[in-house]
Amino acid sequence: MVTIYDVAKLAGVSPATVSRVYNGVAVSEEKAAAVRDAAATLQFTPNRTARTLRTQTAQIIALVIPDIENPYFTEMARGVEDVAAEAGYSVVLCNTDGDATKEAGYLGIAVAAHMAGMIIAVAGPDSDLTGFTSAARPLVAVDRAPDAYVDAVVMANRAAGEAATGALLDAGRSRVACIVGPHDIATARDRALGWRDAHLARGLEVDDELLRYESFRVEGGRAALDALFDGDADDPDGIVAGNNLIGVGVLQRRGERSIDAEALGVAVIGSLPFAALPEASVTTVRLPARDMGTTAARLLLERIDGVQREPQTVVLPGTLVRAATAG
Amino acid sequence: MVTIYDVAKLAGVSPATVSRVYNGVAVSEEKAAAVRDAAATLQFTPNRTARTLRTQTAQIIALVIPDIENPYFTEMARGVEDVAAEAGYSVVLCNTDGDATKEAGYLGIAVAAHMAGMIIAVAGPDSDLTGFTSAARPLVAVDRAPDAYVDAVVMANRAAGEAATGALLDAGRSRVACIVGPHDIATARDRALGWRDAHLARGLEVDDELLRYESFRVEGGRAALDALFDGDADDPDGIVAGNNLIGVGVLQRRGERSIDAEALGVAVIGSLPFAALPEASVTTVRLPARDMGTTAARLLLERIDGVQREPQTVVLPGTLVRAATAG
DNA sequence: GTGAAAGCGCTAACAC
DNA sequence: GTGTTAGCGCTTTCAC
Repeated sequence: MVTIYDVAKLAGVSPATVSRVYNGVAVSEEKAAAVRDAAATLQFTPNRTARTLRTQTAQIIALVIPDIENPYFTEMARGVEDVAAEAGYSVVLCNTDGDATKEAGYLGIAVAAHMAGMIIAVAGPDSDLTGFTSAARPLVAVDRAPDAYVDAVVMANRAAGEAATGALLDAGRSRVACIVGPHDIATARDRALGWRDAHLARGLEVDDELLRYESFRVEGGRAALDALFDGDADDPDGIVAGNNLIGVGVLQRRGERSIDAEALGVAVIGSLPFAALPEASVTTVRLPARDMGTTAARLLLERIDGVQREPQTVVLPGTLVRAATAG
Repeated sequence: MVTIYDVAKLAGVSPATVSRVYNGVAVSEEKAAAVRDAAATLQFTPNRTARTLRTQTAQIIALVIPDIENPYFTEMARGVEDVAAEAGYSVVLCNTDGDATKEAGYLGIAVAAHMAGMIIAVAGPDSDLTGFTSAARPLVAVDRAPDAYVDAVVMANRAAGEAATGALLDAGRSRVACIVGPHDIATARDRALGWRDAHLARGLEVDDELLRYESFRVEGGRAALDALFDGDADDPDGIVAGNNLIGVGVLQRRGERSIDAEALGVAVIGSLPFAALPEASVTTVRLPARDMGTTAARLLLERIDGVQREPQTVVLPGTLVRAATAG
């Protein structure tokens, strides 16, 4: 392995000067050129491990998400990656499966590995971020704002719920159900509140039978649709799907039960990039997942650079895209 | 930060003994207990950076893939992660966008960071893995076997192409087209060969007009379908989609053009987890992406443990799942 | 079985 | 602006 000592010897300077060249510290142009030449001929690559040990901080950002198989989170990951790479940081993706214990394990690793900071979509209400923040490491929450006093980038969940519901109601639907994620996840509750808002704003009654707290997964959408149609109450004529995966499940099950799009309108909160359906065949409230990632990464990089300011929460609006046909 | 020196002092032993306890080297039970007690009261966590600098190897596996937003690769990533975590390794996900330059950058980082090994789905024919392998780091290729003399885990692509095509032909289709990825990617060519095989095995003529090399993305499927139907030749009555994303594009466009499933059967090589379609409404050849990940991870861990043997290529078969209705 | 001591490659005082 | 030097926390000979 070639080290700064080898480069220093060949360039006729001290190791410290080599280090300075690589850290943007003032060095005479003459010596800097000699160092660059020597480094090139020796094919020198700085050893990041040694640098990390010495400076107590690695050029790495941990990205902790609850479900790596959900396109919503991978789209966000792309946003984080792009901004981080530009600033010379690597991104380490950690998948928690929504399990607070796994999550705690990753937080520990991130601290132990001296990672520069973390962007996290918390697993749930049991998440404990104090281990990381108490080590004074910068952290930005995404998608779900934890109670902790930290920077956060979230979606306008309540407004998204209201927009999705409103689109169905305004299209003449009168019994619009709502299927969201677990009750202990705030994004689920907020989207449900939006569903309620849309009814109240139009002077309509709210039937709580039509509100279902499930999982934010395909299976959740499938199960809830069955429960709605197999129960004693009247069938709904519209469904608001609380996220992309629930939307997939609802659409699958609607097809399997041979329910017509006329008979049951669906509006999804989130995008369906792999739905295999004609464009604009389903009403969606697009959530800017990639923007969430880039925004979070920029906030984090500011903190890493030592910017001092009050923690802030950035709220990103969704965009209603109405189905071209009966949704 | 608490170090092995602090633990040693409290336990009344030398730092070397503390190190031995953490590395499974023989230590008297008495002293080992003292060390564990001291470590517990001080909340000691070994510093991995220092360990890496000293041993020249980190407990990290690099997972390099061309498209983090493709569910096929994220499913594989889950498999890798699960096996790696069990063995005490962290996984770092690197997204290349199919860009050999980006890929080269990640290979460099992996070497510089002393990562223990790498699992890679190569970006393309320009990929150069020698930088990594010449540093004597273990590497396992997945999905796409590079020319290099390395371990690899791939799908039975030709057989998958034949199975998908055969399902359509046996259902009475007579003009079955095939849309695969770029011609310079071997998986694309192999799947196309399978399409050819299926025809020849049935004594049918092969019309090369029906074979399209596109990108392995949604857009590729959309564009190719349009080209097939807008060209001068007769319309196809069946399409083999060369991967999951092409399948999504084909199904989208089929719907948008209001082409009936009766008029155009589709068989997809790969799974469609988020297709929002009724179960078994499309014929698919399921590819065991997760298994590919776990198998690759196990091979890699063997190499990391120093197992010596000839490089091997594991071929994983797909599973034909016929559509219940006219596919 | 155990301890002393050197050193992995780098950075940051400090002295010049 | 530049060189000397100590040391980040750990592992690993080498002696005992």
